[in-house]
Amino acid sequence: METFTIKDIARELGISTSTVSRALRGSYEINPETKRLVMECAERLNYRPNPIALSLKGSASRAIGVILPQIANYFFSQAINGIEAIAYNRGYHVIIFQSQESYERELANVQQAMSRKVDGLLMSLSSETADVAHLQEVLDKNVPLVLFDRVSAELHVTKVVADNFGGAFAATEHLIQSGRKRIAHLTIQPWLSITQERLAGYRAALEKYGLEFDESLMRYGSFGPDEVGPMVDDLMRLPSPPDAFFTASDRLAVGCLQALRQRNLHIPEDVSLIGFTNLNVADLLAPPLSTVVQPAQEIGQLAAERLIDQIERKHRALPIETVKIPTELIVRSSTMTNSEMVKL
Amino acid sequence: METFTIKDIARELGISTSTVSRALRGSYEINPETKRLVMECAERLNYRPNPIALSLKGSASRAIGVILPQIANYFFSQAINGIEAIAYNRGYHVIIFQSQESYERELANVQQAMSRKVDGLLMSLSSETADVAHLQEVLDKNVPLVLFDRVSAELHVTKVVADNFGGAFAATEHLIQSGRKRIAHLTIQPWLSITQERLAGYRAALEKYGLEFDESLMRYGSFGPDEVGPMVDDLMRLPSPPDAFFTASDRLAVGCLQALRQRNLHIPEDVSLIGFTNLNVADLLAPPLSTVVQPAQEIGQLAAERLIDQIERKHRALPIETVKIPTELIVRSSTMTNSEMVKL
DNA sequence: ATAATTTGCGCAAACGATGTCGGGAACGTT
DNA sequence: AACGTTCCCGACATCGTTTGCGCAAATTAT
Repeated sequence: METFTIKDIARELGISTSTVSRALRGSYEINPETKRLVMECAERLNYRPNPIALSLKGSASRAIGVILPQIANYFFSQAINGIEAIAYNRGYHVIIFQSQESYERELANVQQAMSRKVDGLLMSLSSETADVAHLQEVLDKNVPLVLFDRVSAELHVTKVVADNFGGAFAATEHLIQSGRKRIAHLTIQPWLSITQERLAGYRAALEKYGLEFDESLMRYGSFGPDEVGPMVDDLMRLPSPPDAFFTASDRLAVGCLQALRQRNLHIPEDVSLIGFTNLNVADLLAPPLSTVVQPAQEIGQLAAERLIDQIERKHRALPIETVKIPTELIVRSSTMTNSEMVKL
Repeated sequence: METFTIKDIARELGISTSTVSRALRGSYEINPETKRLVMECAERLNYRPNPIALSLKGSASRAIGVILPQIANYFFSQAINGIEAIAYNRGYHVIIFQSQESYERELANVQQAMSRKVDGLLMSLSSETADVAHLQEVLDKNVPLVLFDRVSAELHVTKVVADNFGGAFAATEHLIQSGRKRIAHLTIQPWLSITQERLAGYRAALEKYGLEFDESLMRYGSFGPDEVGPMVDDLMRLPSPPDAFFTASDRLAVGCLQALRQRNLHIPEDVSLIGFTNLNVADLLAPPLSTVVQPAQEIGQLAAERLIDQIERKHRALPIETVKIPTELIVRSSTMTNSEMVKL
């Protein structure tokens, strides 16, 4: 089935394209009979308006752009699912871009999205992104923008994030309550909002229980698969080595687990391990991994909803706000105490 | 920075838009000096051609569409990475659509992609897709199409697939050689090419070792998270229950592992388990999972390369072929023999 | 010196749809 | 009968870009 245009309908019915156009949308000044004819003909020809032409004219493209660090990441792929679900049943299409954690690519992605005339933009910042001028430009062009997960404090926009402070606090508190005293914190780039919030939660829990914050137990970075091992070695060589690891991301949790196992460090006998992760196989790992779960799908859904609300009610500005979603601490074997282990 | 058009350059230089257009794409009939001026001006204004307008004109959009069942799947998200990598450094953008395993949505995705004037389409079929007329239409419109992983025999197009037969054969042979005789095969929808090929590999291995193919050990379907358990129960109640499970997908492998553990069936003492999976934590599971690995990223890369080759050399048709990529059998604890277990 | 060719560039149409403007027909009003 | 309204609808410009055609000036050939 070929693709018909408004012209085909016009020719078929012997009327002008303008009439067809108006009949098809704003019904205001068109003879009902004519309208019926047009509708019927459009139906018959299976007419679909050309989104490209619509975009050129500057009207809504009914597409939203999603720019995030990478898809091959449990958290983000689940978030995309949430976004897609909402977008789909509100009649929007989703165009996904990966920044691959590169500022340069993020920039290119934003430009692409803008020139493809998306109606709005949903973003989670790349880890390289320190400057957000490119996003300010988006706002200046009056294109709705919603940030999720990796957000920037410098932008006055709606944000949807997990309760990172609360999650980190709960995880750290749990470790402390299970008898750990030297808790290493492996985390990502220090300038990211989520990093700072999680660090704050970690420190707050330490403080609550009168434990000193020890800088030497912290490690920041974007760890590749082979970098976690050396870091663990480094930490374990400390005069007073850690008895627990709290990691701030999916990849770190898995990398850390792997590194600890390779080094014959037993979990949780030698060290505890807990991570922020959305890994759906966390309970099938050896040992089952305690985690702080962020509801990724829900975050995606909420972000998409806010964005589309903004798109559709562009006139009266919707309130800017930061939506914080609770995280959930799930305790599994990787953070058991030795006495708990014995009972098994 | 606002967005400038070819007109702005024309006005700036006091020449016509045609000249600017031709200068920009290096047409022969333009004064080198003028060309230089235009180039310089475009550079200065940070001119970017409007992809929408280009698409409207029918020329290349330098975007390729990717339609696949779902992103939140280890195999597909890795494949996307491969696709993106190639596309990016050949100057193409990738627009991703998820069919969510629904034929209807796949159809809508194809239409969307076409109306967004992608230069080519990369697809892996939804599990509901039995009829491929919508793809034949794509071909009829002369839009390059490359299928990967889930392909259809009815379409005469380039396909990139893993060696499903070989992988299934190797997995089954390995199970047999480790002493298993009643090998259950849990697989996906029967009409998919990959299902058939894997089944064929499984049967071939059985035959080679003189084992009878037993229909009652087979299970087809799209198993939700809670459906694998009952199926396992069902199988284990057989008069002669399976002593090994060979699963055909990521999700099935994990679901099966979970179900077996919940039922206190020990792996590999009670039953062996091996799966087709791209799970990158397979060796961290309990027990470490033997798998047939399909090089997902490589599949994505090859598919993207073939597609872009086709796009760029549209005139002389490139040969249609099916690229088969070897799979790799990785043996871990989940398929050990009891004697091997003892040695540990 | 004149004719023929080449060179460099502009005009206008086209892609598909929308929207502004204005005009013809049919009606009602004095 | 002349005018004002209303109702429908078409011509045309527009979005940003490419492209066929044509035209003037510059160059070459005769």
